[in-house]
Amino acid sequence: MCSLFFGRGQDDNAATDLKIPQSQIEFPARRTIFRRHETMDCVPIVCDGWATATMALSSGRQQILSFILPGEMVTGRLVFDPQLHVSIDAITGGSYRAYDRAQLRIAMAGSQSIFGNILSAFNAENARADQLIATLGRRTAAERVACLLVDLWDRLTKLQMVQGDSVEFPLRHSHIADATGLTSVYVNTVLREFRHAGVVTISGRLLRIFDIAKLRRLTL
Amino acid sequence: MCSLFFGRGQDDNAATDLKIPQSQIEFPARRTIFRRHETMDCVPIVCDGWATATMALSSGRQQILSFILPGEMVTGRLVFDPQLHVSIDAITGGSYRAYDRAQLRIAMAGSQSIFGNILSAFNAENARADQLIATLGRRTAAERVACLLVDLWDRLTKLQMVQGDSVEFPLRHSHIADATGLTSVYVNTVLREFRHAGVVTISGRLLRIFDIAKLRRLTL
DNA sequence: CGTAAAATTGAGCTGTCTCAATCAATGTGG
DNA sequence: CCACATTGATTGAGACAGCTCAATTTTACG
Repeated sequence: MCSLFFGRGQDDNAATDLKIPQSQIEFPARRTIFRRHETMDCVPIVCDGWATATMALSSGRQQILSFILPGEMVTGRLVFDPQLHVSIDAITGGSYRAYDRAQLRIAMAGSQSIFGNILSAFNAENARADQLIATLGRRTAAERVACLLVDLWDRLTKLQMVQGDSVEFPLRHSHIADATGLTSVYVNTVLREFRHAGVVTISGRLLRIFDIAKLRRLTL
Repeated sequence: MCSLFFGRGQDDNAATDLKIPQSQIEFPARRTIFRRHETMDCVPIVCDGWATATMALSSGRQQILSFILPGEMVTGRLVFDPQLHVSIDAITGGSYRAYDRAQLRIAMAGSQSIFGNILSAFNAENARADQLIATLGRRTAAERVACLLVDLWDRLTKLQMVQGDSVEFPLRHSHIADATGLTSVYVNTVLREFRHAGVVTISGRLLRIFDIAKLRRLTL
C-alpha cells in the first residue's frame, strides 16, 4: 500500500530510479513509533495500519493533529524538515517503509510524477490541517465528529477499503475525543445521538454510515 | 520589509537574480485582498501592514488561520499550489509585492539561501498551524489568548517592531476572538482579567506586556 | 463634530466537562 | 479453552466555562 509514487502514469523513468527500501519495518499496536523532536534522516510512509500525529501539552492534555492511513507519509513536512515536532503513535499494528530524504529529494527533482504526487499529498495534508483549525475553533461537538467521520470515510473510500456502508475502523472513543477536542464521555453522547438518528454506527471495530448526506450537511 | 530572500548571507549570486517586482501594490484597511478559491500565478509577500488568512463556515462563523505580518508570504502553500483555499483580508492598510511563482521556483532551485529561507518560512507557518490545532482543541480561553499574544510578541520582536514593553497592535477584540475560537465578549473578559492582574494592556492600538513570564507560563 | 464601530459590563443560559459507577469487550496466562 | 484482568463503552448527576442577548460607554473615522 505504498502507492504514493506510482499513483499516476510514469511520465518519465525517474520514478523507477527511486529505490524502494528493502526493509518494511513492522510496528506493534498502541506504541509510539517516533518521538517528538527526533531528527529523522528518512521519510517513513505507512504501508499498513493506522497511526496518529499527536501533540502533547502540559497536564496530560493531548491533541491528535492527523490520522495517518496506509499509503500516507507520516508527515509531508519531513520531506523538507528533518525535525519531527510531533509524536507518531501506532493505533493498530502495521508497517512502514523508510525512504531516504536525500534520495527522495533527488527523485522529486528528476520526476514530474513523483514531485507532483508528493506535493499533492503534502497539500492535502495542509488543507486538512486548515480545516481542522476551523473545525476546532468554530464547530459544535456533533459537527466536529461528523467532520472527522466524513473525512476518514472519503479517504478510506479512495483507498478502496470501504465496502457498501461499512469500513474497518480501529479508532476508540478516546481517539475521536483527542482528534476533535472533546471528552471521550461526550463523544459517546454524540455517537449515541447519531446512532439513535439512524445515521452512524460504530461497533466491533466497524464503522457503518447509513445516512452520509445528513453527516455531510453537518460539515458545511 | 521584504526580507524573506535576503535574511541570510548570499552564499551564491542567484539571490540577486530574483527580480523584485517593480510594483508594490497597496491595499486599504479592512478589505479582502484575495478571495478563497482564487487561482494565483504569483506569491504575494506583504511588505507593510497586517493581514489574516481566514476560513469561513456556514452561518457566518469564521476562523482566522493565521496573522500575516510584514515580510511574510501570504501563505507558503502558494509556492507549491496555485489554488488559494483561504481568503486573505487586510487588517490595516499596507502593501505587498507579487512574486511570480515560476520565477520563484527557479530562484529556489538555483540558490540555497533562497530555498532555505522560503522553506524555513513555510516550516514555521506549518508549525504555527499545528500549535494552533492543539491550542483550539485543548486549551482554555485564557491560555488561548496568551498563546496568541506571545506568538505575535515574539514575531514582532524578531521584526524589531517591539519597543520596550509595547508594540503597535492593530487587532480588535473580534480578531482575537476569531483567531482563538472565542467570542469577542469573552475575549474582553479574559483581557480584563489580564489587565487587572497587571500582565497585559491593550488600548489605543498599543499592546503592552508587563509580565511576559506569566503569559508564557500559560502557553506550556 | 456627528455617526458608526468597537469595547465594556451584566444577567442568565447551555453545551460540554467532571466525577463516578456499571457494564461490555478484549486480551492474557494457565 | 476458560477465568481473570484490563481496557473501553455507557449512563447519570451535577458543575462550570464560555455563550447569548442587551444596554451603555468609549473610541475611531469621515
